[in-house]
Amino acid sequence: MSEMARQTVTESELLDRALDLFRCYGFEGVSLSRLSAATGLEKASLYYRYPGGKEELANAAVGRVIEWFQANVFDMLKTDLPPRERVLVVVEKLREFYVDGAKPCVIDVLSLPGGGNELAASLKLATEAWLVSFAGLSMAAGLSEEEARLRAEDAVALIEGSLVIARATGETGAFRRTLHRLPAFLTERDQL
Amino acid sequence: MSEMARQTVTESELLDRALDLFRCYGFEGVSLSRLSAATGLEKASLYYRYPGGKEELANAAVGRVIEWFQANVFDMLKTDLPPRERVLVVVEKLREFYVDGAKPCVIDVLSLPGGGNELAASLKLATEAWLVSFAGLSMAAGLSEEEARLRAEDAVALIEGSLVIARATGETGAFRRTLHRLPAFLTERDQL
DNA sequence: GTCTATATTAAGATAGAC
DNA sequence: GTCTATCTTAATATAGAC
Repeated sequence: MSEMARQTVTESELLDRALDLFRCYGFEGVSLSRLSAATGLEKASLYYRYPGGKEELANAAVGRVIEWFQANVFDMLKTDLPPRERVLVVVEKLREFYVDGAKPCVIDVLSLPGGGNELAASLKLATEAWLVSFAGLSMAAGLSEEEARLRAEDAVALIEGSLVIARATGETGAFRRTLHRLPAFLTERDQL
Repeated sequence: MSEMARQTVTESELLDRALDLFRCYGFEGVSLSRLSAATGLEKASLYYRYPGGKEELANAAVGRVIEWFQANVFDMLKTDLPPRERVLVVVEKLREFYVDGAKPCVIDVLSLPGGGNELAASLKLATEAWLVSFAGLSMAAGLSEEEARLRAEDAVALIEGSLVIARATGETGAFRRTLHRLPAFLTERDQL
């Protein structure tokens, strides 16, 4: 272990800070200089860890956030708790992730062109997994497969859209209301 | 009139092409070289018309699209047609503007940081005008002021969010379904 | 009013010392 | 593994001819 040089920032700290930049400024809006400033590592050191540069860093950061969603949202919605209980837990996780509407959605901001094919493919997969996950919960709550899919699309759209409204206007009310309704919206009939 | 030099591209053509770049690639994703290629004007000529450079061009392009929304959406929703008829017209205008879900929303893409204060302020005003406009229509259809405001927020969020889903996944079904439901959604009770 | 040519700055990226 | 220093390219922006 004596050869193990102490890293100035851990891998997870580095990716957390990179993700925060990418989700707020977009792929094109983040430069290696800003990444260097945010992580405390010089550009050359970032290239040492991520030879593919900004694109590889963004892919790694997005990979981490997808893992987080897998554990805290997708898998959580498949536990054996009652459906409504599962959603209540997920709502709190989402509230935390989006900081009550103050932070943008990674899918939204990073799905603009510029991030490369791998990034686009990851976000596409993650979005579809999110829809499938919400739909699965709705089916567990008793909705038909068709109803569940539509409900899932509406729920994800309401979250994404209310975050857009929050970024454009500074008002997070719509987002917070969307989260508050999410349990009923995904589990009860006659919603939309 | 003999001194009036024929412009290679008209002002409106130029701004239309600029807007198409900005809404698809974001402010940071559009360079003057791309604007030059898309408009057929050299960079120096773009600076002649817009001394403020990319930022002034984006502001002008967004100003035009806001005028379009004012005429085709906000004002249209205040005509003396029956409320449902008004929405049907607006739905077709929105379908056209978003090319059936294939083109992103200007508010979404250009509200990322980088576009400057004036752009951010324009988008904020436009978003609030959109919400007020939808809410006014819902009130004309008989909903209470409070109900109408919530319905408007949900409608705009569903549009924005379904466009995000479309960009991330390539599937425009959610967006087209949102437009299809919009008349009932804005005018009838018991929707959400 | 548009062009060519160029200045200036910042970006992405690498070499090599420690 | 991180640094300083540097390369290369592309971006914003301007000068001056036509």
